[in-house]
Amino acid sequence: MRPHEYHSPMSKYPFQQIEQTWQKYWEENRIFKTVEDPAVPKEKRRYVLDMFPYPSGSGLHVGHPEGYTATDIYCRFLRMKGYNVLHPMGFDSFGLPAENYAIATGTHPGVTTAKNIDIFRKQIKSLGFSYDWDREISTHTPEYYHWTQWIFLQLYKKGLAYESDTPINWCPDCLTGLANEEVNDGKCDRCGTQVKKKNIRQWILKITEYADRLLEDLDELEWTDAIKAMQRNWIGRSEGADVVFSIEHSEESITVYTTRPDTLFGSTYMVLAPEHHLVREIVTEEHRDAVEQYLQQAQQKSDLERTDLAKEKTGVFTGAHAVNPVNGKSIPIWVADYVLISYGSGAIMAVPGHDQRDWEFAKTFNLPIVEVVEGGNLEEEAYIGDGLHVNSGFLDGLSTEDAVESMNDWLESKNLGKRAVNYKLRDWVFSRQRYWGEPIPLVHCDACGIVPVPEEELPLMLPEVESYTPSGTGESPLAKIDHWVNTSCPECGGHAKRETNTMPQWAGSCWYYLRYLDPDNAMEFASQEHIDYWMPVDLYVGGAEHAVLHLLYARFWHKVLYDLGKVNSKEPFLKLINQGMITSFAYQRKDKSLVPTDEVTESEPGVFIETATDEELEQVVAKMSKSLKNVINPDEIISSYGADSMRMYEMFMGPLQVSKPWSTKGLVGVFRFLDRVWRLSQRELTDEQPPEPLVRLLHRTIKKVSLGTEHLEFNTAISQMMIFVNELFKEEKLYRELWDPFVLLLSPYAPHLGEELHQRLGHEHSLAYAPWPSWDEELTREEETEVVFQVNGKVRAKAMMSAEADQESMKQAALEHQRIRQWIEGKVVVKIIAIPQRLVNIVVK
RNA sequence: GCGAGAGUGGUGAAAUUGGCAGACACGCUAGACUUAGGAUCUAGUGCCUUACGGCGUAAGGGUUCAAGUCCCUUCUCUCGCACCA
Repeated sequence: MRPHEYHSPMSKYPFQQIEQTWQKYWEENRIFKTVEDPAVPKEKRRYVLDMFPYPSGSGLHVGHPEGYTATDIYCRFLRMKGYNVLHPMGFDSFGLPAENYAIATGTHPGVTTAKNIDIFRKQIKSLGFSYDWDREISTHTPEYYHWTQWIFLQLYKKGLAYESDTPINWCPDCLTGLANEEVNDGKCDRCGTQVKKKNIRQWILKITEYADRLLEDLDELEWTDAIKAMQRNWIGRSEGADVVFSIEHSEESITVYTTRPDTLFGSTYMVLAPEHHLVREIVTEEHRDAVEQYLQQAQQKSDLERTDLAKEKTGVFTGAHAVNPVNGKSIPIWVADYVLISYGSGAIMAVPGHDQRDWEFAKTFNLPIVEVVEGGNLEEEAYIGDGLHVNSGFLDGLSTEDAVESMNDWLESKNLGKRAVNYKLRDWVFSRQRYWGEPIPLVHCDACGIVPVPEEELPLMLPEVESYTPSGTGESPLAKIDHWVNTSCPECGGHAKRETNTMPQWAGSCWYYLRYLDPDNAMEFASQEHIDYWMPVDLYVGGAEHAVLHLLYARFWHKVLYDLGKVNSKEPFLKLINQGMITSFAYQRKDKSLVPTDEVTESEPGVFIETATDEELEQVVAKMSKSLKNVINPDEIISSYGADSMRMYEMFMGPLQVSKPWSTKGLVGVFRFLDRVWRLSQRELTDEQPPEPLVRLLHRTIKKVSLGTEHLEFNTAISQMMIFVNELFKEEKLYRELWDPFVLLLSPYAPHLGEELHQRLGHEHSLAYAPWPSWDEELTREEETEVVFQVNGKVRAKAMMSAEADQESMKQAALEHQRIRQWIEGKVVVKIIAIPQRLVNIVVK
């Protein structure tokens, strides 16, 4: 490496040259290439993963670098601590936007995607992240989706994939089916269009078979309680009992699921969901018309409408009756859409006394309400709480917990029911009627039925099409390519048709962390050696928007692979951190409407007015949006202030996990700090022994930065570096003994400047693997500390005292202090508390 | 409604987990300096008060010698779920 000189003004450090130089150096010398060195023991290996981006046409936004910077700092720190670190990056490159663009313009999604990936890669590289780019992957390449298809076949062969015609969430705009998780407020997660119910043949994955394990194994993960709670919520496990009710004048029976079998004596009617298969069978002639009409109405309503109308309970009597198994009473069977076909058995025993929904329904339709648990006022509302059972035969006098047990035993002994567990989690609609996704490697044979494409024929390539528009029948564009669709059966050789559905975008991201381990392997998705070397992921950082979808799906696939003996851990991601969103300031009128940033003037500090009307506005925090004109473009920030400032500012803003508003003024503060570091570096370097207070400060700084970096508390680590630099700046000279370690501390945060300063100190090699400075605990302790003297908890004086001072001498010093004596004069000292190195509190009366 | 989390200066935020509230940074004020820059340097900056001092971490109450931190009540905001039987 050759030393070089920059010709630049005294201030303004030449970040552009520095950043270019070192990015080139890292790339050309493959500084961050990672190899599986068996000599490195397991405990000295770390796999640090970022959620890979979808390469959208709008490029990187300021949110991306936040998590990426955090992991980069952490990885650089770990390398300097002697760890072998795997830190890869890639692209989640199948997805709807490129396909919609193709429909609009005719441009092949592969072309758009490749272009966007190039832009993303360039932007990511411009931030100086230490990824091992030799491991880059993109999910849309055949080399990658070969193994996505292979994993799908394993799921299929394990019986975890099935075809179904049951009604699914259909997005009329995306022209595709959606999983429950992809529907928000009855609207498509992607495009916001109202989702409809539609029957279309779909491939479904049996994620529910793993519900219990997905729930239980959360316990051993180092994830935040919030994310764990969301996943638990989504899985929604509940314990109860299935109870069988016989139907009068019928061979059929109705099974219901209840979490409150103890209230069975209070069940005065039953309700079936409109979609329940027995509705049309049991309805009496007299009620058939009314019921049919109700079913029609229910079918036309979307889920959103059905839940929107939650306040008013609707329903209709079928004319049929069931027998309450516990007391033999005849109870009417109703149909109502407040009962969901997708939960439990799609039928309930209604206990209006102790379930608010049933209570409201009973009030609406004048059905009897019977109290079976004491404690509430059933005239007012249902009583959900615990209490002694009444009107309940053998349960009378028992509390809820005992009554549940007792009833369950009774039901099981009479063969009328059994203990049961239910989940809110539904199976995963896995097929999409779209082009730009992995083809599902199955064929439909006239003779053999569904036959998997032989593994040795994978990847099943995505064919070229003339039109990207989904076919009118709701099938994918692939259905229109006869020569691709028509094939021969791998088993019998007879005529067969290919599956034309493709996989959802989640498929590729379900296992990408495994492909990084061995990205060029043509024989298997990753070799066992590499999996054993690195897995599981030690730290996974990404946005909280994937709290349910991606993380649940990836965990599911991982568990399947674990059961197949293909991976070595039950869970893929040990520790998960969700970075907060980077928001922006926005300005709000009194009526709460927002004003675009370019229409706002700051009339005086902290006072904002709408330029056109002079109306005073309130500064609020909002998401960045094009309409508010408060979107920050990272490219512009990097070209004006440099990548090091960008990185460091995003870490300085506040804790990684919380959302925080962008302020370019705040960024300038960090830029000034780096500029100051640069100017400091140009002072005369001396090998003289630095003053002791500065040595002590250095050691405190090393400690603070080391611990802060290790715990991802970057903001306070940075302030400590600022404190250190502010002190150094007061000195005439630059002490090598202080400067050399400081440059190392700074380098994970501002790696370009770090390398530059390291080189200028005369070091020949990159500091990427230079040993991280250590601190002397003795030197981090203050010899003298300021001790506060309080009287009745109020600070009245302060004094410097030896850190060694014991409680007795502290008390003595406080009592002798002149100002304290004034405060306690004429009063009775009741008690004195002394906390070494902190305070003395004298309690007087 | 249920679940999770959060409320600290004009702003972003600190606070060794019960021990000086506001570190660090932005902004602002005053001054210095200059090769007029996105400068830089020095000092000041929670609120009230001439001062002594008083008040202050969403609001109210409590525990404690001592509370931003622990407990109770209330309010507000953010996120997730939403008739889940």
